[in-house]
Amino acid sequence: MQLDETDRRILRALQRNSKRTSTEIAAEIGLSQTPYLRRVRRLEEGGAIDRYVAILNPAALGLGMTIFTRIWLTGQDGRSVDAFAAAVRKMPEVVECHLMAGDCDFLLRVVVADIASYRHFQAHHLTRLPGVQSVKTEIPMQQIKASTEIPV
Amino acid sequence: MQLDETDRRILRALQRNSKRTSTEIAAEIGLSQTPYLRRVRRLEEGGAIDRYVAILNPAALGLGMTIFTRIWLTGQDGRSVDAFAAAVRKMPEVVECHLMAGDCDFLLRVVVADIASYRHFQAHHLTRLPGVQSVKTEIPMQQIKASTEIPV
DNA sequence: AGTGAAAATTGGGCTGC
DNA sequence: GCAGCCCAATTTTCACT
Repeated sequence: MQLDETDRRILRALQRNSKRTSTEIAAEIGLSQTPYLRRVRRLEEGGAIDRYVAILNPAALGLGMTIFTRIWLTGQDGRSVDAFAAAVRKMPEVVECHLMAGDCDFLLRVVVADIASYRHFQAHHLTRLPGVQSVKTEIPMQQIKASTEIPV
Repeated sequence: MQLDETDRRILRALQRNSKRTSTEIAAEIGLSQTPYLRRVRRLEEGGAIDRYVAILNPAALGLGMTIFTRIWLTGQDGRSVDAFAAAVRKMPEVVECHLMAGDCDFLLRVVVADIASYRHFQAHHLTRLPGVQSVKTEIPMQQIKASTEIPV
């Protein structure tokens, strides 16, 4: 998909705030509504824009704690990895999961209310998944940055 | 902020898709538009809903690579940490940054086009920040899950 | 032919009952 | 919860490059 600087300006604006009116964003980037909306449509249909969502405030909802969890499986074959991936995708507490190169483990970002709920989640859900050999947790002291914007 | 199950249903729906009409979401959770919109307003003003954004598709935009970078500073005093935090917040490639407990380093999630751009970013931007002692990168082989939804 | 502006129609969000 | 108003979004048509 080919993008010019105007397309990127649109994407940057919508990444920051998708609730502004099209008139307003169009004016800001020096376009009128029609060509602006044509471009937005094209970006949506071309897959550049995946979806529109509400971003919640975890702290305000009592979900102030993020934990990074590293998991090693007993086997690294495709079936074990796929089974683990499928299980993790169903867990709402697991917000992110990456299969890492090198050590060949998983890195998870887990969102919970507090340490106690994390302990329960790890003991009763995470370690009970098929093929989990060992689990190591890393705890952030402070969230420095948490953006949903990518550098387009 | 006190939430009942209806509020949580609203939050879950808006986290998944914020572009559906209020009539549609209201009907799904068994409410009519007016009380639904009253609740949404309350959730916005109470800070439970932080913002509405477009989520882009990194792969479709040629930003298919996520890198985790771990950074140690020469000093862990407040001034060093704050200076580093401020610098990192200005870098669009750094999507997430956490000050970690224990080893007392930073964990960054960096979004780039490919390894070459990451090498450039690390050599010319990251390692030139004040107080950076050492940098270690971890590379995901596969994105298993990447959600913007928290478990309300 | 492709892009931008203007106008008209539709339909959702909001405010009175 | 319902009805009407208002405004934004969309679509069509027109003008320009």
